[in-house]
Amino acid sequence: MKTPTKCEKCPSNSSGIFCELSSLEHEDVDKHKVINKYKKGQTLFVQGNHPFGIFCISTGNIKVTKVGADGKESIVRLCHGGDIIGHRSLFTEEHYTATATAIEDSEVCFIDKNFILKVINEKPSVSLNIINKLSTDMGKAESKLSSLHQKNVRERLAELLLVLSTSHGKKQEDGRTKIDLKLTREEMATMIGTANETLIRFISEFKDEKLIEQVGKTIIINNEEKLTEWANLPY
Amino acid sequence: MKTPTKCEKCPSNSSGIFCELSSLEHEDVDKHKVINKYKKGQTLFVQGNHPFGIFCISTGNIKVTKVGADGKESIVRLCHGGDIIGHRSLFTEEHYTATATAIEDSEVCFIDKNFILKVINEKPSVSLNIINKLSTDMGKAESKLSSLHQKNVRERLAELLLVLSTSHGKKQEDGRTKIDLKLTREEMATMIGTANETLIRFISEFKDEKLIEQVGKTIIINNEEKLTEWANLPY
DNA sequence: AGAGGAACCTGATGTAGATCATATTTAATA
DNA sequence: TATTAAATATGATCTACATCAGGTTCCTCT
Repeated sequence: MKTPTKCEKCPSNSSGIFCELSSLEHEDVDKHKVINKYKKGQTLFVQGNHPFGIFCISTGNIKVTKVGADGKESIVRLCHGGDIIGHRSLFTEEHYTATATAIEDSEVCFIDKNFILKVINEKPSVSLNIINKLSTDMGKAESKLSSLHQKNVRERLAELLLVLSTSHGKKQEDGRTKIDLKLTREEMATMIGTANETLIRFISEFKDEKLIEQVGKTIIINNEEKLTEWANLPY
Repeated sequence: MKTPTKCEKCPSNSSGIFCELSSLEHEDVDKHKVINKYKKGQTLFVQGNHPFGIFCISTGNIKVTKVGADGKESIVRLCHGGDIIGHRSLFTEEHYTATATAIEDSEVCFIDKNFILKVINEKPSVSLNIINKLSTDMGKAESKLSSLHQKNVRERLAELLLVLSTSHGKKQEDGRTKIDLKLTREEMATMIGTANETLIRFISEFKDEKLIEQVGKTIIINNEEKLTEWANLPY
């Protein structure tokens, strides 16, 4: 569908918002972007601060979190190679409404606000790609919303494991899928709106039932079919 | 900020995605759109069906719902004049992932897929407006997600009332704000992920505490400050 | 390597809110 | 306007999950 132009400085990424530009146009983008490295735990931006551009993830994984009045933190989104973050606040709010933190060492391109607005005005393919990303994220968010209302923790956990399996899964030689993402149980818990103890209990259940396996923090999916059943997905 | 061009056929709406086009361009849009009327309860589109264009709401209120495996329905978004719906699935999915239903008699413009894609390619202001709408909706969705995790029902209800007060509130002569939107308690409950009995209980509490008042389905905000306190908003 | 602190795990207990039941009010329809 | 159905309201009960508490294992840092 798309004709990916290799992005010189983001080698891993052929699914970014600029992927349909010509090499000449790409060079222009390259001139206006900066590559930053973030170590695990470092923040790209913080809730409440002023946005001044967008971030395009090259490598690594970023969590987008919101903290409430009581200081409790929830992960509302996970981003990785090819994803953009910080665009939402750029186009609407005065301040960031969430915090973005690297959950592992990551490389992230930063693009200045003025330049990205210029590109959007000149290159429809870029706007369309941004609209696409936003639409996809929006779909995921609404899906989570209804799950929180309609499903119990066990079902939501099964669903989360399947989602992570799709987004961060790596097929192993033995045919099973390894979720290539090191989240703490606490972090996973906030993704499905539960307490870490509860999450751990259900992970243990799934282990006992041989649906999944754990090697350190890493989770391996043993039985995707059964997990799909338990996730109780709409038709 | 914007220079609203009056949309002939959507008189109520100066905040739509086409509001920055010239009158000539507007005429072109008008030629390619159809106005449809929907009675309360009628659906614009149904989860699972194929999208073939986008809907721009002229008047009325539309609820966007998702039904789960057990048939339980959750409202994930409310739309009214100036909002667009059905765009998300248009740009990403093969099928609609939600159902849109009129919660009161509404007038909605329909714009063909090919034409809207053409406009996006030619008019950056339109893409930017779509990006804006998506970003705003996305922000709301993520905010709801963290609320569901971090707040109890009473807090979420206070928050919902404040949100509805902003989006659908009408200042009365007596200075109080009337929420101009006829939702059933059941519908309101699904918006904050609770059971209708529970929601009704907390509405009663707020009534007892004179924070709100009810005239039929309509809710009137008596004490916005106290409600804001109870909502326990992040800083 | 060894100390200290997270993160992980499991059991016991408490509770917010779901569910069930039923009465009452409101709204739709004939 | 009568009839019926749907929405609202409130009480009683039950349960899924949060919270608390304790132990163990895994990291990280010096």
